[in-house]
Amino acid sequence: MKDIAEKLKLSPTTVSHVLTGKAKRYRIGDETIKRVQRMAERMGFQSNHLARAFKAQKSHSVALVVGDLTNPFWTGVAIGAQREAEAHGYTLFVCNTEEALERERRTVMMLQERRVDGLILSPTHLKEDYLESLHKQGLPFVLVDRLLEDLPVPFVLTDNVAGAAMAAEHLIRRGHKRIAYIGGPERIMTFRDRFAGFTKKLDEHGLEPAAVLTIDASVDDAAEAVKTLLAKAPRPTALFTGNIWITMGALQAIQNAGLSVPQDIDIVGFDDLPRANLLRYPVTTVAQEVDAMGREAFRLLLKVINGEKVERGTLLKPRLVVR
Amino acid sequence: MKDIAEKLKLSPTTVSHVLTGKAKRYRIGDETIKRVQRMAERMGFQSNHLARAFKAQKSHSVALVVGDLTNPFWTGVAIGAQREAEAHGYTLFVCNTEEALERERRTVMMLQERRVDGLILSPTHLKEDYLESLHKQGLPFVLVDRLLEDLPVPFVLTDNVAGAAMAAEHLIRRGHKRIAYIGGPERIMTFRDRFAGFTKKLDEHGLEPAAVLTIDASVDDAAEAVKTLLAKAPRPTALFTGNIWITMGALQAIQNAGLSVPQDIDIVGFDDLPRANLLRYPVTTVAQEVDAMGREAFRLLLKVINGEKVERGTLLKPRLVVR
DNA sequence: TTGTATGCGTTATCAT
DNA sequence: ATGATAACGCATACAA
Repeated sequence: MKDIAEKLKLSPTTVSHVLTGKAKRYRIGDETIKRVQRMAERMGFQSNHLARAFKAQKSHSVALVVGDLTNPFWTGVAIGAQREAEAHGYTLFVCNTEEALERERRTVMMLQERRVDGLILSPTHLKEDYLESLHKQGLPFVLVDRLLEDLPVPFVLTDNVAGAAMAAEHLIRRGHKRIAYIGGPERIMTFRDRFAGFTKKLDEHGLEPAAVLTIDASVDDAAEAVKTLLAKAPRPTALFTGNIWITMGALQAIQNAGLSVPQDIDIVGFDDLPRANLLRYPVTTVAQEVDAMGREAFRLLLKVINGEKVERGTLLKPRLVVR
Repeated sequence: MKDIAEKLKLSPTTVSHVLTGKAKRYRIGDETIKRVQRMAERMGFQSNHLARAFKAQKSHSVALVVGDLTNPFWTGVAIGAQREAEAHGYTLFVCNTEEALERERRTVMMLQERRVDGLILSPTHLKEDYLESLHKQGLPFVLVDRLLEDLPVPFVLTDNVAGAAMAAEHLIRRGHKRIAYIGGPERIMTFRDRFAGFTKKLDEHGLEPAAVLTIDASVDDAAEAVKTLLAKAPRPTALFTGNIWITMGALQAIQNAGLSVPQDIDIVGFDDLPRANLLRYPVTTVAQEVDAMGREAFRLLLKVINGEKVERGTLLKPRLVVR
């Protein structure tokens, strides 16, 4: 701006007025406006966002911090959030923590240092001191997919209890009595809720889970667990798997055991599988509205940033995809 | 810093000296150092990265701009780049352009405004004026997976010609004579190279492609194209598909036509398929080293940023995964 | 209609 | 061993 001002023998202020679109407000002459604009164009002026953000104490950027970018669920959420952010003139930075608490903490700190205007988080743990302090410090943030205990932070999540109940009901309707549950760690809210919804529905029908396996939500761990499960007698006739990786691991184990879906064993998994119809077996899933989740999360965050009143959170409805 | 200084009746300068770890250099007293550190701790001081970057004209952040975050190839590259960036104290921002030129341009501009220190790009088009100007302006950037025509920018890419040749050779060895090629737009370098490698290998064996289909690299377009292809007589006995989406679309079409792999038709696809063994059909693929690609891209970029001499680029070897 | 002065938080340079 | 000052690029209150 200084350079432009010098060339044009104007003050940087005038140039600023023009280039920030406040020319009219300051009654800058039409001629001056044009000259400034042309010169800015000619010199390839690019406003320094850093300086601007620094001055305004506002960076017009927010970040989405997720645990696993290789999970289609999260890439879906990321894309939804990004679209919404873009539509509101914000930039969304996507950060991957690989589900490690320490990395999550570091990432959030780093983002705070960078003075992002807000965060969309999916915390690894139910209760985290550093998040409490974040909240106290007043950094705007919202949660996706997972809640925090005892911390009134706006959230967007799928009704996991209902989703799991739908899954259970589907299996029960198909006549299954021995249904096993394989889910992730209890410290993660989604798994808690899915387990709760599952058992509740079984209970309504006077059934007990044929087995309850709580494992790390990785494909390999799931495959291992299900392998053991399949060897037991009597073998469960159906599985409910708690997330996409567990579903995949289970399919792997079933396939390795030379069994078949749904003849030998039936399976319903939480999270939809991309291109599920290319899989060897038909897998019914509980699908989440990923795009809507991302968009809604950003919308909530924007409200928090602008200091508007925000509803406590949004619950999205899951959808059973029967295959 | 000012607040800390006031509380301690010191100057901001001294506080800065301590908090940036330059205390020794400036011979700050041990007592003072401790007092400053304790106060910083107590007041929850967080250095303002924005101000710092502003002052230093260096943001210690870089961005990766890719077209399709739903593609496992790109998430793999992103994670590799992110790890390497983190290891060097940099932050990587991941930006998704959904393969739209206009969005790509906007994104890059935005990042430039934000004064990121460098970019890792995968341009939609072979030749782009705005990238030329970017280059002239001296913004450090490197390319992944795709090159630019006539612009000497460091790159990392898989040897696509060799990869495609491996695929063709594999099919030829299995006795196929009528092999069709289905690839993406010629304006994208990867597809050009893959086509070149494919035809070259066929040529060596005195064969001609049974068909050459150039389509949008989407699952649906591929399925449509392959559907038509399968209806032709004589039907090709094998397919070489140019990327992951095309492979998936082809599988879709094959399945819909009631055909089977490899009995009715054989297929080798570029890009590995995640959890390929869960698919209905065994699909041999040409796998790329995604993690290495991301890491190497960041390493190259860092060299450019630091003004070191940089090799012209890195060519990674593809790997045939026979299934 | 345009210009002057000031400050945002940090750090390098030079004093003291 | 510590402090004063200036500067980074921009936006704004206020002056002219």
